[in-house]
Amino acid sequence: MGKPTVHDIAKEAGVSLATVDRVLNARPGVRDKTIARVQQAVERLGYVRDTYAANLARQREYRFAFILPEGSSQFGNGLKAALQEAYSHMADRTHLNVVRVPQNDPHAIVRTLRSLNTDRLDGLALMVPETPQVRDAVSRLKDAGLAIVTLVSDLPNSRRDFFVGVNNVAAGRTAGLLMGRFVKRTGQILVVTNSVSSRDSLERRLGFDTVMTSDFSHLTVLPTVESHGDPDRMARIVKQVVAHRRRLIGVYSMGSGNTTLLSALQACGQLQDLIVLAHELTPAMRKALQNDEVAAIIAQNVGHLARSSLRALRSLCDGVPIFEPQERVRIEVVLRENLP
Amino acid sequence: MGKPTVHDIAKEAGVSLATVDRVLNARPGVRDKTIARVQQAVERLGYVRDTYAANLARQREYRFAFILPEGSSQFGNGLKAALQEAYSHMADRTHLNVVRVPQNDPHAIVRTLRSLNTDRLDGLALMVPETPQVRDAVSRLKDAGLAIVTLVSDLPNSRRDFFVGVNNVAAGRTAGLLMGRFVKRTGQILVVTNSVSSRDSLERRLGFDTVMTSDFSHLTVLPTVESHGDPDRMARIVKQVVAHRRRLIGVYSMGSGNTTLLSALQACGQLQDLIVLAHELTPAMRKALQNDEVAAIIAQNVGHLARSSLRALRSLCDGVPIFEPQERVRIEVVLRENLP
DNA sequence: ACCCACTTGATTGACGTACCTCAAAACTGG
DNA sequence: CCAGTTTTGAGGTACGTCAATCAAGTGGGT
Repeated sequence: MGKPTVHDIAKEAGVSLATVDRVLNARPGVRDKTIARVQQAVERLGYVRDTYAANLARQREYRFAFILPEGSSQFGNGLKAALQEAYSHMADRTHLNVVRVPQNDPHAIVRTLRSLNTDRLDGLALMVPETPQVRDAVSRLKDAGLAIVTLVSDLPNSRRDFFVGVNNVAAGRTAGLLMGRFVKRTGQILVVTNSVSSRDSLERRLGFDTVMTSDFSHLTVLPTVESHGDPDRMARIVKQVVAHRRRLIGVYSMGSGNTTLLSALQACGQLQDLIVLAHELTPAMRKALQNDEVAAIIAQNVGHLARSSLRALRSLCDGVPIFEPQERVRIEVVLRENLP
Repeated sequence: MGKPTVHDIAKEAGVSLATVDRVLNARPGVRDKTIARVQQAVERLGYVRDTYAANLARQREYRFAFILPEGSSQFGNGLKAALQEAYSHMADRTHLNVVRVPQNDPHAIVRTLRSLNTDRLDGLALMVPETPQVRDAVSRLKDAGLAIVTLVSDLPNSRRDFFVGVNNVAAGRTAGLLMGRFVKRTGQILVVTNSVSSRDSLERRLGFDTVMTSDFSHLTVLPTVESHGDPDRMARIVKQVVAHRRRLIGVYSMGSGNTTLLSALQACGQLQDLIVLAHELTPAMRKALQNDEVAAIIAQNVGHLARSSLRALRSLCDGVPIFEPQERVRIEVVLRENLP
């Protein structure tokens, strides 16, 4: 016995194929009583619509846009590459449009969101900092009928349908636990980031501090210092801290700009006995792990992010439930020995 | 412009649809010259067969069997559950048959493999210890035309098509690195397993030792002790070691039976300042992580294993390339704070 | 009893592919 | 150049679903 088809449903419900079709596709012109009869037949036979046959008949096309951070961000580049790769493999009837906007320009982001032609789009994935304007723009796009998933950085109080990414508080807690377990003596820990205003940084810091104070209170965590994406500023700060804090034992980098941080530390000759933790497995960090300059990277797999967001958008457009276990992105601890 | 179809190929090659079909499905009765012409047209247009439409027309059914370890193995149970879950979601036209055999009975495994009706099976996934007899059985099944993937534990010199699982040497190296970084003082490390004869244990031990000798030579790694799946034996061994070695600082458990190990350690009152590392995230290990009885778990995601093996089997049956980045299972480091 | 709106059935033609048949065309050897 | 064989073309049916059309049926209001 194969899977039941619409024909089986029609027979079981004692109605015609046309009526089954009207019910299944929520077309008008069917009595409530008949609708119920068909639905009961669906239940009884355990019918599930063959999505591929349906898409084939319907000539379905998925048109998705991705909004990713622009420019120097290694992570953004990696994500885009992963997206292209995933797309090239899972691209039955889907059209992809990747737009990159500067993360630090909220205005540009909103402008981009507004400029999207919602008639030519079925779904949108976006990785952008959280602002009220962005939330509004998302709301407008949702009204236009788009499926919307947030990527990496969530917009919790927006009308997005799904979030693909990790819990950044937990990621920060993971960093805290690793730091506490890795350092061999007591001392001070430097925390750096690009900008504390981005949601991921805030959440990571929160998680990091929670674990440090509750489990490793003998260690001192210094206030977050911001580089604002400026290499010179980063170098200056690191120099200052190294000069003033002679008991520096660890550095936790919450955002991007890790390459800059590393070279600044190298310049100070401080890398040997320092525990350095950072986020996201860029090519530079991969190398740093291999050279033992970085103890561990807390990462999320960009390939996974790409595939999950594509699958989630498709499920949303098809109106089928998202297979959550598959789309749950894990907080990966990457060491020299388990580099993927 | 949509994707090219068989019709486009026919037009481009200047042949009929029937001929295109004969070429694409390797049916006889086509001149070499014509075959080449069609293939060139395929190349030029970048035609890719729509697998779903093809399966629809062909009434394709995938019939897969999974051979998993039997019995007490928590990991086996978890994998089976994950398989059922993945199956319930990805089960268009596929039939699944999960068979469980005792891992420590090579004869039973071979008997099971021989008893498979190859006429009613398209693919096979197996997680079994490596023996020459198993390799032979795999060879026989391959001759019968089955797609074969190994799961978790590879059969490197067999005729399997694909391996879904982690590099166990690297997993052992990861454990070694974690152990070296986690312990705060010098001392001795106990390594336990069920049975050193299984391939994963051997490889993990190899990786562990490599890292310990090259990077942490100040630590002493004791010879592997085997429990042979016997809780009493495990308890006795742990008691002995704890009594004799007063500088015990860490325990590395390479196989299953972690619950037994933990209760034995607890009974000796030795859990507080001991770094315990183990493999596979079973419910018991999840709890042990939360209670800080275990410092880290080196794991592979069972959901990923399940989905990847199903997808790999399908790709093999369809004769399409496996999407490797998606099926590469990662060595996960699971801590209290990044528990999935 | 009649009209009209609503509901249902029957039928058809896609979608991209597989697989089958029958006949026509193109080659081959002698 | 013929007979025989091989190769090719044209066409049909099917898979499970969508979408549309048209005819026929139902019932209520007046």
